[in-house]
Amino acid sequence: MVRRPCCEKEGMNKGAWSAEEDEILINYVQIHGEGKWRSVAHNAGLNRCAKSCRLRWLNYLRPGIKRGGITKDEEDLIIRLHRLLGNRWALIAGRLPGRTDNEIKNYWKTILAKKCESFSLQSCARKSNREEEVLHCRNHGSKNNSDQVIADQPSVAGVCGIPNLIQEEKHCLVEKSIGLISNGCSIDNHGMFSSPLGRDEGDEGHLSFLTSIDVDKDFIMEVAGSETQLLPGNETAHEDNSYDIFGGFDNKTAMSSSPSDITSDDQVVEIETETETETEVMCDQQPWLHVELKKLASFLDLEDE
DNA sequence: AAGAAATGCAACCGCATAGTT
DNA sequence: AAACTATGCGGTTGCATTTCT
Repeated sequence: MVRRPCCEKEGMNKGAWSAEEDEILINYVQIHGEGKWRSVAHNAGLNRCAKSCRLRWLNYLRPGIKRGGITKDEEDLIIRLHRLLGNRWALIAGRLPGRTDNEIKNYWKTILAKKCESFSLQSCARKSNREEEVLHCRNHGSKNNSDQVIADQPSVAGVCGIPNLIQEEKHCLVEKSIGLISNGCSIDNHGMFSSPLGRDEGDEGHLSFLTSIDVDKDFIMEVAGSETQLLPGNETAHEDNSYDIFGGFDNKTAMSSSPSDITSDDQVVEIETETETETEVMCDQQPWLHVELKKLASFLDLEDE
């Protein structure tokens, strides 16, 4: 079946919108409301396709749209959300009132990607040094040093390329959410976790990673969409003892996969595969133990232990 | 001052998906 | 269940503006 185009393209206006067109669209939407963009385009007398009308309204004409001047706070939030969500611009924009996915996407590509790129280059140099140290330690039978190197630089795993850096942090965030949920915590309407043990000081501390990105319950559940996959009994370990929560956390699969789409190999966190800790040796016999310990550590903010 | 190159941003395009008939 | 429509999303393009030589 040949898909019909969203609108007739012949004779349609394209390119920049004029002030007159903007005015017509604003007036029409104010009277008739949003939606039914095809009829908007037709009835309002705009010689534009439905998509074009929708885009113009959502990105520029809609009330409450902020123009330019991304603040430092917003930039921080964008960076954090991008680490968590990847190129899910609409989701990110949803957390930034008055900002559009298009604007954030452009901002990321033009400004933040460059910043991250320069960061990445620095990190690459650091990783090279680290890899040499790890190799050296392995060759010389000492792993304490290599562990220390990694512990000192937790955020540079897989740095040559932002995706790997982002991936690890995503894993950390998602796993913390999942750990909390699976440990019986609930999330209130403000995105705050409440522990069945009550919200004591310890609870507050490890909630900051979520509250700091202004999440709400639906958002967390969305991010942690497949958390039930991580509950005990559903997992098997990789043969190489590495674990991966979303199978590489592809942007789309992480968010759109139904639980059945995720294989058991995809379900647990990839944890520093280059190090062979004693814990991992234990987990050769009990793979699930690794994940549970990791969750517990996350819950207690004791990941290094 | 003028042309070239780089940059930023608005808009377009194709695909995916939810909803409707 | 299949066909179709409407809408949303992310990637890409193209143009206007700015900066550099």
